[in-house]
Amino acid sequence: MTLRVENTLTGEREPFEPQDPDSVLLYYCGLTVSDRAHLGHARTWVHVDVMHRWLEFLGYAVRHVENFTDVNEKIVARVGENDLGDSENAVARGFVEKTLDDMRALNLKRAEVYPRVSEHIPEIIDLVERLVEGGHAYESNGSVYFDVGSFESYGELSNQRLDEIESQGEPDERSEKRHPADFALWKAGGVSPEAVAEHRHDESVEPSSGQTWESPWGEGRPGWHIECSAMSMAHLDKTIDIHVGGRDLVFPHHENERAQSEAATGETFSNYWLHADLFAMDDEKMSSSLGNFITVDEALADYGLNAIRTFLLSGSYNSTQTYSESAIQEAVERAERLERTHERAVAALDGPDARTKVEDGRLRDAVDDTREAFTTAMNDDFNTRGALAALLELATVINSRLDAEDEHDYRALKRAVETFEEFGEGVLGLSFAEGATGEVGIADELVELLLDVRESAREAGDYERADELRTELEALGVEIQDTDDGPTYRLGAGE
RNA sequence: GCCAAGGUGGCAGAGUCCGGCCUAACGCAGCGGCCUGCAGAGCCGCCCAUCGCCGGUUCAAAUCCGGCCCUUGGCUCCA
Repeated sequence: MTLRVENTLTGEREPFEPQDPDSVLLYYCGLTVSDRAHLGHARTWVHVDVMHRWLEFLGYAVRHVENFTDVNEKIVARVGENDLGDSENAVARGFVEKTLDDMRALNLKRAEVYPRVSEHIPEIIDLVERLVEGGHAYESNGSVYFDVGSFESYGELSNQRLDEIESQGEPDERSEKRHPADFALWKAGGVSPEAVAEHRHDESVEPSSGQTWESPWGEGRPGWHIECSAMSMAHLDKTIDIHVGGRDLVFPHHENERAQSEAATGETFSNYWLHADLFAMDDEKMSSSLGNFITVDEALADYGLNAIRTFLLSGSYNSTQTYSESAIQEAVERAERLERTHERAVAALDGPDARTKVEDGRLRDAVDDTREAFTTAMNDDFNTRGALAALLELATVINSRLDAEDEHDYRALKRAVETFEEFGEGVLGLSFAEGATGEVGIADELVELLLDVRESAREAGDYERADELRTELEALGVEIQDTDDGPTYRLGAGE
Protein backbone atom coordinates (compact mmCIF):
# COMPACT_ATOMS: atom_id res chain seq x y z
CA MET A 1 0.00 0.00 0.00
CA THR A 2 1.73 3.11 -1.17
CA LEU A 3 0.99 6.77 -0.99
CA ARG A 4 -0.66 8.33 -4.02
CA VAL A 5 -0.82 12.05 -4.58
CA GLU A 6 -2.58 14.36 -6.97
CA ASN A 7 0.07 16.10 -9.03
CA THR A 8 -0.97 19.42 -10.54
CA LEU A 9 1.73 19.11 -13.19
CA THR A 10 0.26 15.96 -14.70
CA GLY A 11 -3.27 16.38 -13.41
CA GLU A 12 -3.18 12.82 -12.16
CA ARG A 13 -3.08 10.91 -8.94
CA GLU A 14 0.23 9.09 -9.04
CA PRO A 15 2.33 6.89 -6.76
CA PHE A 16 4.67 8.96 -4.65
CA GLU A 17 8.33 8.08 -5.10
CA PRO A 18 10.91 10.45 -3.67
CA GLN A 19 14.38 10.63 -5.22
CA ASP A 20 15.93 9.22 -2.08
CA PRO A 21 13.79 6.34 -0.77
CA ASP A 22 14.41 7.42 2.81
CA SER A 23 13.78 11.12 2.73
CA VAL A 24 11.51 13.76 1.28
CA LEU A 25 12.44 17.28 0.27
CA LEU A 26 9.39 19.44 0.76
CA TYR A 27 9.11 23.13 0.01
CA TYR A 28 6.07 25.03 1.12
CA CYS A 29 5.34 28.39 -0.44
CA GLY A 30 4.68 30.35 2.70
CA LEU A 31 3.11 33.55 3.81
CA THR A 32 3.64 37.13 2.82
CA VAL A 33 3.85 38.70 6.24
CA SER A 34 1.78 41.80 5.76
CA ASP A 35 -1.09 40.98 8.10
CA ARG A 36 -2.29 38.52 10.72
CA ALA A 37 -2.82 34.98 9.45
CA HIS A 38 -6.43 33.92 8.95
CA LEU A 39 -8.34 30.64 8.76
CA GLY A 40 -7.58 30.29 5.07
CA HIS A 41 -3.87 30.21 5.81
CA ALA A 42 -4.51 27.91 8.74
CA ARG A 43 -6.33 25.48 6.52
CA THR A 44 -3.39 25.08 4.18
CA TRP A 45 -0.93 24.95 7.07
CA VAL A 46 -2.84 22.24 8.87
CA HIS A 47 -3.12 20.12 5.74
CA VAL A 48 0.55 20.52 4.93
CA ASP A 49 1.31 19.70 8.54
CA VAL A 50 -0.66 16.48 8.25
CA MET A 51 1.18 15.63 5.03
CA HIS A 52 4.46 16.18 6.85
CA ARG A 53 3.33 13.99 9.73
CA TRP A 54 2.04 11.25 7.46
CA LEU A 55 5.25 11.16 5.44
CA GLU A 56 7.14 10.74 8.70
CA PHE A 57 4.73 8.04 9.77
CA LEU A 58 5.54 6.23 6.54
CA GLY A 59 9.18 6.33 7.58
CA TYR A 60 10.57 9.22 5.56
CA ALA A 61 12.86 11.82 7.03
CA VAL A 62 11.07 15.00 5.99
CA ARG A 63 13.11 18.07 5.19
CA HIS A 64 10.48 20.75 5.27
CA VAL A 65 11.39 24.28 4.23
CA GLU A 66 8.84 27.06 4.47
CA ASN A 67 9.58 30.61 3.55
CA PHE A 68 8.35 33.94 4.81
CA THR A 69 8.05 36.60 2.16
CA ASP A 70 9.24 39.67 4.02
CA VAL A 71 10.02 41.83 1.00
CA ASN A 72 6.78 42.91 -0.60
CA GLU A 73 4.87 46.07 -1.47
CA LYS A 74 1.98 45.13 0.79
CA ILE A 75 4.38 45.20 3.71
CA VAL A 76 5.85 48.48 2.56
CA ALA A 77 2.35 49.92 2.39
CA ARG A 78 1.96 49.40 6.13
CA VAL A 79 5.18 51.02 7.26
CA GLY A 80 4.45 53.62 9.92
CA GLU A 81 0.92 52.43 10.45
CA ASN A 82 -0.06 52.34 14.14
CA ASP A 83 2.89 50.75 15.93
CA LEU A 84 3.62 48.18 13.24
CA GLY A 85 7.14 49.52 12.69
CA ASP A 86 8.99 52.25 10.86
CA SER A 87 10.61 50.11 8.17
CA GLU A 88 9.65 47.28 5.87
CA ASN A 89 11.83 44.93 7.86
CA ALA A 90 10.36 45.96 11.20
CA VAL A 91 6.78 45.50 9.99
CA ALA A 92 7.65 42.10 8.57
CA ARG A 93 9.42 41.03 11.76
CA GLY A 94 6.35 41.81 13.80
CA PHE A 95 4.11 39.70 11.61
CA VAL A 96 6.64 36.87 11.44
CA GLU A 97 6.57 36.71 15.21
CA LYS A 98 2.77 36.69 15.32
CA THR A 99 2.64 34.10 12.57
CA LEU A 100 5.03 31.80 14.41
CA ASP A 101 2.82 32.16 17.48
CA ASP A 102 -0.21 31.16 15.43
CA MET A 103 1.62 28.18 13.99
CA ARG A 104 2.65 27.02 17.41
CA ALA A 105 -0.90 27.43 18.68
CA LEU A 106 -2.15 25.30 15.79
CA ASN A 107 0.25 22.57 16.87
CA LEU A 108 2.13 22.57 13.55
CA LYS A 109 5.35 20.63 13.34
CA ARG A 110 8.26 22.97 12.92
CA ALA A 111 9.88 23.31 9.54
CA GLU A 112 13.60 22.68 9.24
CA VAL A 113 14.06 26.34 8.33
CA TYR A 114 11.86 29.36 7.76
CA PRO A 115 14.01 31.32 5.30
CA ARG A 116 13.20 34.94 4.61
CA VAL A 117 13.68 36.79 1.36
CA SER A 118 15.60 39.62 2.97
CA GLU A 119 18.25 37.12 4.09
CA HIS A 120 18.70 35.63 0.62
CA ILE A 121 19.39 38.60 -1.61
CA PRO A 122 22.86 37.29 -2.59
CA GLU A 123 21.43 33.92 -3.62
CA ILE A 124 18.70 35.66 -5.57
CA ILE A 125 21.20 37.87 -7.39
CA ASP A 126 23.33 34.82 -8.20
CA LEU A 127 20.38 33.05 -9.67
CA VAL A 128 19.34 36.05 -11.75
CA GLU A 129 22.89 36.36 -13.06
CA ARG A 130 22.89 32.75 -14.10
CA LEU A 131 19.66 33.26 -15.97
CA VAL A 132 21.04 36.31 -17.75
CA GLU A 133 24.22 34.44 -18.66
CA GLY A 134 22.21 31.50 -19.89
CA GLY A 135 20.16 33.70 -22.16
CA HIS A 136 16.94 33.26 -20.24
CA ALA A 137 16.76 36.78 -18.88
CA TYR A 138 17.62 40.28 -20.00
CA GLU A 139 18.27 43.62 -18.39
CA SER A 140 16.18 46.63 -19.24
CA ASN A 141 16.46 50.03 -17.51
CA GLY A 142 18.03 48.47 -14.42
CA SER A 143 15.39 45.78 -14.16
CA VAL A 144 15.82 42.17 -15.22
CA TYR A 145 13.07 40.17 -16.87
CA PHE A 146 12.68 36.48 -17.48
CA ASP A 147 12.27 35.66 -21.15
CA VAL A 148 9.36 33.24 -21.20
CA GLY A 149 10.00 32.38 -24.82
CA SER A 150 13.33 30.85 -23.82
CA PHE A 151 11.69 28.16 -21.73
CA GLU A 152 9.87 25.78 -24.00
CA SER A 153 7.48 24.22 -21.48
CA TYR A 154 6.33 27.55 -20.10
CA GLY A 155 2.66 27.28 -19.18
CA GLU A 156 2.66 23.53 -18.66
CA LEU A 157 1.96 23.64 -14.94
CA SER A 158 -1.04 25.93 -15.18
CA ASN A 159 -2.10 24.94 -18.71
CA GLN A 160 -1.67 28.44 -20.02
CA ARG A 161 -0.87 29.14 -23.62
CA LEU A 162 1.70 31.83 -24.10
CA ASP A 163 -0.41 33.70 -26.63
CA GLU A 164 -3.35 33.78 -24.21
CA ILE A 165 -1.42 35.50 -21.46
CA GLU A 166 -2.16 39.18 -21.67
CA SER A 167 0.58 40.60 -19.53
CA GLN A 168 2.27 40.09 -16.20
CA GLY A 169 3.34 42.66 -13.69
CA GLU A 170 2.67 46.34 -13.39
CA PRO A 171 1.70 48.55 -16.32
CA ASP A 172 4.94 50.56 -16.22
CA GLU A 173 6.91 47.40 -16.92
CA ARG A 174 5.29 46.78 -20.24
CA SER A 175 7.47 49.01 -22.31
CA GLU A 176 10.56 47.41 -20.79
CA LYS A 177 9.56 43.87 -21.65
CA ARG A 178 10.08 42.02 -24.89
CA HIS A 179 7.05 39.81 -24.44
CA PRO A 180 4.05 40.76 -22.32
CA ALA A 181 4.27 37.51 -20.39
CA ASP A 182 7.87 38.12 -19.36
CA PHE A 183 8.08 38.75 -15.64
CA ALA A 184 10.43 40.64 -13.36
CA LEU A 185 13.32 38.87 -11.65
CA TRP A 186 14.78 42.11 -10.39
CA LYS A 187 13.13 45.49 -10.24
CA ALA A 188 15.05 48.73 -10.37
CA GLY A 189 14.52 51.16 -7.49
CA GLY A 190 12.08 51.03 -4.63
CA VAL A 191 8.38 50.27 -4.59
CA SER A 192 6.45 52.70 -6.76
CA PRO A 193 4.10 55.16 -5.03
CA GLU A 194 1.18 53.76 -7.03
CA ALA A 195 1.83 50.24 -5.81
CA VAL A 196 2.08 51.44 -2.23
CA ALA A 197 -1.07 53.51 -2.55
CA GLU A 198 -3.01 50.48 -3.71
CA HIS A 199 -2.42 48.60 -0.47
CA ARG A 200 -2.38 51.34 2.11
CA HIS A 201 -4.60 51.08 5.17
CA ASP A 202 -3.73 54.38 6.76
CA GLU A 203 -3.58 57.47 4.55
CA SER A 204 -2.28 59.71 7.30
CA VAL A 205 1.14 58.09 7.36
CA GLU A 206 4.06 59.19 5.20
CA PRO A 207 4.40 56.51 2.48
CA SER A 208 7.60 54.48 2.29
CA SER A 209 9.19 52.98 -0.80
CA GLY A 210 10.75 50.04 1.01
CA GLN A 211 14.26 48.76 1.17
CA THR A 212 16.56 48.41 -1.84
CA TRP A 213 19.73 46.41 -2.39
CA GLU A 214 22.83 46.83 -4.54
CA SER A 215 23.01 44.56 -7.55
CA PRO A 216 24.96 44.27 -10.83
CA TRP A 217 22.05 46.19 -12.38
CA GLY A 218 21.98 48.93 -9.77
CA GLU A 219 19.79 49.51 -6.72
CA GLY A 220 16.62 47.50 -6.67
CA ARG A 221 14.42 44.81 -5.25
CA PRO A 222 13.89 41.15 -6.10
CA GLY A 223 10.85 40.13 -8.14
CA TRP A 224 8.19 38.16 -6.37
CA HIS A 225 8.79 34.72 -7.91
CA ILE A 226 12.55 34.39 -7.81
CA GLU A 227 12.71 34.14 -4.02
CA CYS A 228 11.19 30.69 -3.79
CA SER A 229 13.51 29.28 -6.43
CA ALA A 230 16.54 30.71 -4.69
CA MET A 231 15.55 29.63 -1.19
CA SER A 232 14.42 26.19 -2.25
CA MET A 233 17.76 25.56 -3.93
CA ALA A 234 19.71 27.10 -1.09
CA HIS A 235 18.14 25.00 1.63
CA LEU A 236 17.10 21.84 -0.20
CA ASP A 237 18.38 21.02 -3.67
CA LYS A 238 18.04 21.76 -7.37
CA THR A 239 15.35 19.14 -7.54
CA ILE A 240 12.90 18.71 -4.73
CA ASP A 241 10.25 16.04 -4.22
CA ILE A 242 7.21 18.06 -3.21
CA HIS A 243 6.32 21.65 -3.81
CA VAL A 244 3.14 22.64 -2.04
CA GLY A 245 1.13 25.83 -1.74
CA GLY A 246 -2.27 27.38 -2.26
CA ARG A 247 -4.21 26.92 -5.47
CA ASP A 248 -4.26 30.69 -5.98
CA LEU A 249 -0.52 30.56 -6.59
CA VAL A 250 -0.50 28.14 -9.50
CA PHE A 251 -0.39 30.97 -11.96
CA PRO A 252 1.64 33.00 -12.20
CA HIS A 253 3.75 32.33 -9.14
CA HIS A 254 4.45 28.62 -9.41
CA GLU A 255 4.53 28.65 -13.18
CA ASN A 256 7.23 31.29 -13.05
CA GLU A 257 9.08 29.60 -10.25
CA ARG A 258 9.28 26.42 -12.24
CA ALA A 259 10.34 28.18 -15.42
CA GLN A 260 13.16 30.19 -13.90
CA SER A 261 14.43 27.30 -11.77
CA GLU A 262 14.53 24.80 -14.58
CA ALA A 263 15.94 27.33 -17.01
CA ALA A 264 18.77 28.01 -14.55
CA THR A 265 19.65 24.43 -13.62
CA GLY A 266 18.47 22.46 -16.60
CA GLU A 267 16.89 20.04 -14.20
CA THR A 268 13.41 19.29 -12.93
CA PHE A 269 12.54 21.72 -10.15
CA SER A 270 9.93 19.64 -8.35
CA ASN A 271 8.66 16.16 -9.08
CA TYR A 272 5.31 16.67 -7.42
CA TRP A 273 3.27 19.87 -7.26
CA LEU A 274 0.52 19.75 -4.67
CA HIS A 275 -2.05 22.50 -4.33
CA ALA A 276 -4.35 23.13 -1.44
CA ASP A 277 -7.71 24.54 -2.37
CA LEU A 278 -9.03 27.70 -0.83
CA PHE A 279 -11.16 28.61 2.08
CA ALA A 280 -14.29 30.60 1.34
CA MET A 281 -16.50 32.94 3.26
CA ASP A 282 -20.02 33.31 1.88
CA ASP A 283 -18.98 31.78 -1.43
CA GLU A 284 -16.12 34.17 -1.79
CA LYS A 285 -12.49 33.46 -1.16
CA MET A 286 -11.32 34.43 2.32
CA SER A 287 -8.47 36.86 1.88
CA SER A 288 -6.68 39.65 3.61
CA SER A 289 -7.33 42.05 0.77
CA LEU A 290 -11.09 41.42 0.78
CA GLY A 291 -11.15 41.83 4.54
CA ASN A 292 -13.57 38.92 4.99
CA PHE A 293 -11.40 36.93 7.33
CA ILE A 294 -11.33 35.36 10.76
CA THR A 295 -7.87 35.33 12.26
CA VAL A 296 -6.25 32.17 13.52
CA ASP A 297 -6.01 33.42 17.08
CA GLU A 298 -9.70 34.37 17.16
CA ALA A 299 -10.75 30.99 15.85
CA LEU A 300 -8.57 29.14 18.35
CA ALA A 301 -9.83 31.26 21.21
CA ASP A 302 -13.43 30.55 20.25
CA TYR A 303 -13.28 26.85 19.55
CA GLY A 304 -9.99 25.36 20.70
CA LEU A 305 -7.28 23.45 18.89
CA ASN A 306 -9.03 20.13 18.39
CA ALA A 307 -12.21 21.62 17.01
CA ILE A 308 -10.35 23.89 14.62
CA ARG A 309 -8.07 21.16 13.34
CA THR A 310 -10.99 18.77 13.01
CA PHE A 311 -12.90 21.44 11.15
CA LEU A 312 -10.06 22.19 8.76
CA LEU A 313 -9.39 18.50 8.18
CA SER A 314 -13.02 17.59 7.58
CA GLY A 315 -12.61 17.92 3.84
CA SER A 316 -9.71 17.00 1.60
CA TYR A 317 -6.97 19.55 1.10
CA ASN A 318 -7.66 19.82 -2.59
CA SER A 319 -11.28 20.82 -2.41
CA THR A 320 -12.75 24.15 -1.42
CA GLN A 321 -14.08 24.56 2.09
CA THR A 322 -16.66 27.13 3.08
CA TYR A 323 -16.90 28.72 6.47
CA SER A 324 -20.15 28.17 8.28
CA GLU A 325 -21.15 28.20 11.89
CA SER A 326 -22.88 24.83 11.57
CA ALA A 327 -19.84 23.20 9.98
CA ILE A 328 -17.68 24.40 12.85
CA GLN A 329 -20.27 23.18 15.30
CA GLU A 330 -20.15 19.78 13.70
CA ALA A 331 -16.38 19.76 14.10
CA VAL A 332 -16.71 20.76 17.74
CA GLU A 333 -18.96 17.73 18.31
CA ARG A 334 -16.68 15.38 16.43
CA ALA A 335 -13.61 16.57 18.25
CA GLU A 336 -15.30 16.27 21.63
CA ARG A 337 -16.44 12.79 20.80
CA LEU A 338 -12.85 11.79 20.16
CA GLU A 339 -11.62 13.55 23.29
CA ARG A 340 -14.25 11.95 25.52
CA THR A 341 -13.75 8.51 24.12
CA HIS A 342 -10.00 8.75 24.52
CA GLU A 343 -10.43 9.95 28.08
CA ARG A 344 -12.87 7.18 28.85
CA ALA A 345 -10.67 4.50 27.30
CA VAL A 346 -7.64 5.70 29.25
CA ALA A 347 -9.64 5.68 32.47
CA ALA A 348 -10.82 2.14 31.76
CA LEU A 349 -7.32 1.01 30.83
CA ASP A 350 -5.93 2.36 34.08
CA GLY A 351 -8.87 1.06 36.10
CA PRO A 352 -9.33 -2.25 37.92
CA ASP A 353 -11.59 -3.79 35.28
CA ALA A 354 -9.04 -3.95 32.50
CA ARG A 355 -7.95 -7.57 32.68
CA THR A 356 -5.16 -9.33 30.93
CA LYS A 357 -7.18 -12.52 30.67
CA VAL A 358 -10.19 -11.01 28.94
CA GLU A 359 -10.26 -11.26 25.17
CA ASP A 360 -12.59 -8.97 23.30
CA GLY A 361 -12.65 -10.04 19.67
CA ARG A 362 -14.89 -7.21 18.56
CA LEU A 363 -12.62 -4.57 20.02
CA ARG A 364 -9.52 -6.24 18.62
CA ASP A 365 -11.05 -6.44 15.16
CA ALA A 366 -12.16 -2.84 15.36
CA VAL A 367 -8.66 -1.68 16.17
CA ASP A 368 -7.26 -3.61 13.22
CA ASP A 369 -9.96 -2.31 10.91
CA THR A 370 -9.39 1.25 12.07
CA ARG A 371 -5.68 1.10 11.49
CA GLU A 372 -6.19 -0.26 8.03
CA ALA A 373 -8.94 2.20 7.11
CA PHE A 374 -6.96 5.14 8.43
CA THR A 375 -3.89 4.11 6.48
CA THR A 376 -5.83 3.52 3.30
CA ALA A 377 -7.47 6.92 3.57
CA MET A 378 -4.22 8.78 4.23
CA ASN A 379 -2.42 6.99 1.43
CA ASP A 380 -5.16 8.04 -0.94
CA ASP A 381 -3.94 11.59 -1.45
CA PHE A 382 -4.17 12.43 2.25
CA ASN A 383 -7.90 11.84 2.69
CA THR A 384 -8.16 13.37 6.14
CA ARG A 385 -11.94 13.17 6.34
CA GLY A 386 -11.71 9.44 5.75
CA ALA A 387 -8.99 9.15 8.35
CA LEU A 388 -11.13 11.00 10.86
CA ALA A 389 -14.04 8.72 10.00
CA ALA A 390 -11.93 5.67 10.83
CA LEU A 391 -11.11 7.04 14.25
CA LEU A 392 -14.73 7.93 14.93
CA GLU A 393 -15.80 4.42 14.05
CA LEU A 394 -13.33 3.07 16.56
CA ALA A 395 -14.81 5.46 19.11
CA THR A 396 -18.24 3.89 18.63
CA VAL A 397 -16.88 0.39 19.22
CA ILE A 398 -14.85 1.44 22.25
CA ASN A 399 -17.87 3.08 23.86
CA SER A 400 -20.10 0.23 22.94
CA ARG A 401 -17.74 -2.38 24.44
CA LEU A 402 -17.15 -0.37 27.58
CA ASP A 403 -20.92 -0.03 27.99
CA ALA A 404 -21.59 -3.69 27.38
CA GLU A 405 -19.00 -5.45 29.53
CA ASP A 406 -17.93 -5.18 33.14
CA GLU A 407 -14.43 -6.42 32.47
CA HIS A 408 -12.33 -5.28 29.55
CA ASP A 409 -9.60 -6.67 27.36
CA TYR A 410 -6.53 -4.85 28.62
CA ARG A 411 -4.39 -5.47 25.56
CA ALA A 412 -7.11 -4.49 23.11
CA LEU A 413 -7.89 -1.37 25.08
CA LYS A 414 -4.24 -0.47 25.18
CA ARG A 415 -3.94 -0.82 21.43
CA ALA A 416 -7.07 1.22 20.97
CA VAL A 417 -5.68 4.03 23.10
CA GLU A 418 -2.36 3.83 21.27
CA THR A 419 -4.18 4.03 17.95
CA PHE A 420 -5.95 7.16 19.08
CA GLU A 421 -2.69 8.71 20.14
CA GLU A 422 -0.57 7.55 17.25
CA PHE A 423 -3.08 8.58 14.59
CA GLY A 424 -5.21 11.21 16.27
CA GLU A 425 -2.40 13.06 17.94
CA GLY A 426 0.61 11.93 15.93
CA VAL A 427 -0.84 12.23 12.46
CA LEU A 428 -3.85 14.52 12.68
CA GLY A 429 -2.12 16.72 15.24
CA LEU A 430 -4.94 16.71 17.77
CA SER A 431 -4.14 16.90 21.44
CA PHE A 432 -5.80 14.65 23.98
CA ALA A 433 -3.52 15.80 26.76
CA GLU A 434 -5.08 16.58 30.10
CA GLY A 435 -6.16 20.17 30.23
CA ALA A 436 -5.91 20.69 26.49
CA THR A 437 -9.27 22.39 26.49
CA GLY A 438 -8.91 24.46 29.61
CA GLU A 439 -6.85 25.56 32.56
CA VAL A 440 -5.58 23.15 35.15
CA GLY A 441 -4.36 23.70 38.66
CA ILE A 442 -6.37 25.45 41.31
CA ALA A 443 -9.40 25.43 39.03
CA ASP A 444 -9.57 21.65 39.27
CA GLU A 445 -9.56 21.71 43.02
CA LEU A 446 -12.28 24.32 43.12
CA VAL A 447 -14.42 22.35 40.72
CA GLU A 448 -13.93 19.20 42.77
CA LEU A 449 -15.05 21.09 45.84
CA LEU A 450 -18.20 22.31 44.13
CA LEU A 451 -18.92 18.83 42.86
CA ASP A 452 -18.72 17.55 46.43
CA VAL A 453 -21.21 20.18 47.52
CA ARG A 454 -23.46 19.24 44.65
CA GLU A 455 -23.23 15.53 45.50
CA SER A 456 -24.34 16.26 49.07
CA ALA A 457 -27.30 18.15 47.71
CA ARG A 458 -28.19 15.26 45.42
CA GLU A 459 -27.92 12.74 48.21
CA ALA A 460 -30.21 14.88 50.29
CA GLY A 461 -32.67 14.95 47.40
CA ASP A 462 -32.20 18.67 46.83
CA TYR A 463 -32.11 18.41 43.03
CA GLU A 464 -33.08 22.00 42.57
CA ARG A 465 -29.87 23.12 44.23
CA ALA A 466 -27.86 20.46 42.37
CA ASP A 467 -29.19 21.55 38.98
CA GLU A 468 -28.52 25.16 39.81
CA LEU A 469 -24.89 24.38 40.53
CA ARG A 470 -24.60 22.41 37.31
CA THR A 471 -26.09 25.23 35.26
CA GLU A 472 -23.82 27.83 36.79
CA LEU A 473 -20.72 25.74 36.33
CA GLU A 474 -21.69 25.13 32.74
CA ALA A 475 -21.87 28.86 32.15
CA LEU A 476 -18.28 29.02 33.35
CA GLY A 477 -17.26 26.34 30.88
CA VAL A 478 -17.35 23.35 33.19
CA GLU A 479 -19.42 20.50 31.81
CA ILE A 480 -20.64 18.05 34.39
CA GLN A 481 -21.59 14.48 33.65
CA ASP A 482 -23.05 12.17 36.27
CA THR A 483 -21.95 8.58 35.83
CA ASP A 484 -22.30 5.39 37.81
CA ASP A 485 -18.89 6.06 39.30
CA GLY A 486 -19.74 9.55 40.42
CA PRO A 487 -19.63 12.88 38.64
CA THR A 488 -16.98 13.79 36.08
CA TYR A 489 -16.37 17.07 34.38
CA ARG A 490 -14.58 18.63 31.45
CA LEU A 491 -13.27 22.12 31.09
CA GLY A 492 -14.50 23.78 27.93
CA ALA A 493 -14.43 27.22 26.42
CA GLY A 494 -17.29 28.61 28.50
CA GLU A 495 -19.37 31.59 27.50
C1' G B 1 -12.60 35.51 -23.51
C1' C B 2 -8.80 31.75 -21.89
C1' C B 3 -7.24 28.03 -18.03
C1' A B 4 -8.44 25.06 -13.70
C1' A B 5 -11.47 22.85 -9.96
C1' G B 6 -16.26 21.51 -8.65
C1' G B 7 -21.95 20.41 -8.79
C1' U B 8 -23.80 13.84 -4.14
C1' G B 9 -29.50 13.76 1.62
C1' G B 10 -31.79 19.63 5.92
C1' C B 11 -26.29 20.71 6.65
C1' A B 12 -21.42 19.03 6.03
C1' G B 13 -18.70 15.63 3.23
C1' A B 14 -16.18 10.77 1.37
C1' G B 15 -16.56 7.77 -2.86
C1' U B 16 -15.33 9.29 -9.18
C1' C B 17 -8.25 7.72 -11.17
C1' C B 18 -8.95 1.08 -11.27
C1' G B 19 -17.63 0.59 -13.40
C1' G B 20 -20.48 -4.13 -9.83
C1' C B 21 -19.34 -5.23 -2.12
C1' C B 22 -22.89 2.54 -3.42
C1' U B 23 -30.04 -0.27 -1.94
C1' A B 24 -24.05 5.78 -1.52
C1' A B 25 -18.91 6.09 4.33
C1' C B 26 -17.95 9.08 8.98
C1' G B 27 -20.61 12.93 11.15
C1' C B 28 -23.99 17.25 12.55
C1' A B 29 -29.06 18.40 13.01
C1' G B 30 -33.96 15.75 13.78
C1' C B 31 -36.98 11.43 15.67
C1' G B 32 -37.76 6.86 18.82
C1' G B 33 -35.79 3.63 22.61
C1' C B 34 -32.20 2.10 26.69
C1' C B 35 -29.67 4.39 30.76
C1' U B 36 -30.54 8.73 34.28
C1' G B 37 -33.91 12.08 39.91
C1' C B 38 -33.39 15.29 35.60
C1' A B 39 -29.85 16.79 32.01
C1' G B 40 -25.58 15.57 29.47
C1' A B 41 -22.51 11.81 27.70
C1' G B 42 -22.82 6.88 25.82
C1' C B 43 -25.34 2.82 23.39
C1' C B 44 -29.26 0.73 19.95
C1' G B 45 -32.47 2.00 16.02
C1' C B 46 -34.88 5.34 12.55
C1' C B 47 -35.67 9.40 9.14
C1' C B 48 -33.51 12.21 4.63
C1' A B 49 -30.18 11.23 -1.84
C1' U B 50 -30.84 7.33 -7.47
C1' C B 51 -25.50 11.17 -7.12
C1' G B 52 -26.43 19.24 -11.92
C1' C B 53 -29.18 18.28 -16.91
C1' C B 54 -29.53 15.42 -21.62
C1' G B 55 -27.77 11.53 -24.48
C1' G B 56 -24.32 7.30 -25.25
C1' U B 57 -21.21 2.79 -24.01
C1' U B 58 -22.07 -1.66 -20.84
C1' C B 59 -25.04 -7.53 -18.42
C1' A B 60 -23.96 -3.35 -14.86
C1' A B 61 -22.40 3.89 -14.09
C1' A B 62 -22.26 8.73 -8.87
C1' U B 63 -18.06 6.28 -11.22
C1' C B 64 -16.39 5.68 -18.59
C1' C B 65 -17.59 8.91 -23.35
C1' G B 66 -20.08 13.35 -25.70
C1' G B 67 -22.96 17.83 -25.27
C1' C B 68 -25.20 21.53 -22.19
C1' C B 69 -26.26 24.49 -17.64
C1' C B 70 -24.46 26.50 -13.06
C1' U B 71 -20.75 27.74 -9.09
C1' U B 72 -15.90 28.90 -7.44
C1' G B 73 -10.74 29.99 -8.26
C1' G B 74 -6.67 31.87 -11.54
C1' C B 75 -5.34 35.18 -15.80
C1' U B 76 -3.41 42.05 -10.72
C1' C B 77 -1.25 41.25 -4.52
C1' C B 78 -2.81 36.59 -2.05
C1' A B 79 -2.42 29.92 1.53
